[in-house]
Amino acid sequence: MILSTKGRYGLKAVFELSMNYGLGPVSLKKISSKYDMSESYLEQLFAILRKKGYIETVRGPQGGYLLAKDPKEITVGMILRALEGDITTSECISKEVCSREAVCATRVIFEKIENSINHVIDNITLADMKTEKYNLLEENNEQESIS
Amino acid sequence: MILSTKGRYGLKAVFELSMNYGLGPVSLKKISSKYDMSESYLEQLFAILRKKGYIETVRGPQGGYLLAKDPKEITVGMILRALEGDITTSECISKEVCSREAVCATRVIFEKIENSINHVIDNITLADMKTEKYNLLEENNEQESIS
DNA sequence: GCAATCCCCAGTAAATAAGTAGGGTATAGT
DNA sequence: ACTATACCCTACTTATTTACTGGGGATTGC
Repeated sequence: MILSTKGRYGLKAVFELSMNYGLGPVSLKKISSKYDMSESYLEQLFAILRKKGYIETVRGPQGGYLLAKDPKEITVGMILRALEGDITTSECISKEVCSREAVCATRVIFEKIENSINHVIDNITLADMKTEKYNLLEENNEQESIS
Repeated sequence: MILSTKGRYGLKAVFELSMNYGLGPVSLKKISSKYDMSESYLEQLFAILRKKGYIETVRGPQGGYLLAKDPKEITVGMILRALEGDITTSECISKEVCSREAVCATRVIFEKIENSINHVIDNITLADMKTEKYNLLEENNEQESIS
């Protein structure tokens, strides 16, 4: 599995904040119960995202978390990288110096895989996900309240 | 990291076999020492690939491993999937039934990531890697013996 | 002032990754 | 036939990562 629960939970939770953008904070409890995640675990993920500047918090009753920027300005890649670290295939690319760098054919493959993933996640914003969601709803003739 | 050593070692080793396609078997010792991998560990990876029909063996002295098919007929995807299992992002797609399937916007993202990876690895054969390698060699004005 | 909420750090159980170890079987060359 | 070379197979092990759990502390709206 490419993504751990960090990335998967994190993206779902942030998307939830995105759906509530402009409508005030959403509490941890709401999100974690809606998606059946551990509250404390999700809290730790949000702490990471807060430090990176993607979300903000309001403490006290009726407090919670909210997106720090417009959903148009936050990409899926930003969230996934914050939580999972850089998407890499091989240390050969990111850290290690390959002993036969110039002739390493597998390195080329790994780079292609990485590039294709990065291309996908860097070109989808939270706003795009919202649009996509409504398209899905329409396709399935379903209804759901937004808040 | 997307790939474990299984996929990374395995692909490099199989590529080595591919470079020796038609020239007789290559021993485990040669490959593992060339790429600085554990011999016994690589042996286990080769056992998997043999059972899947991608490589064959010759026992006894001067024995070793060889590709079971033409490099044109083996894709990177075949090797990586044999060793790493299916490339998935989320259980939501592969196993679990998502409780809100129709409206799961993150699922769409995960599918896009998976599709882009699969597209890359299913469209590169070992023969392509070989070509790529010579291109790299040319670019760098380097020389290297093939066997 | 108190309950809801975020904040932060520490520990932990389970799974996975990445090997190690060691005995067995086949076979080419002598 | 012997022997060295090589693959074959199963089991064990160690380190790391994952996915939490727990608990005390700080804020703040009512």
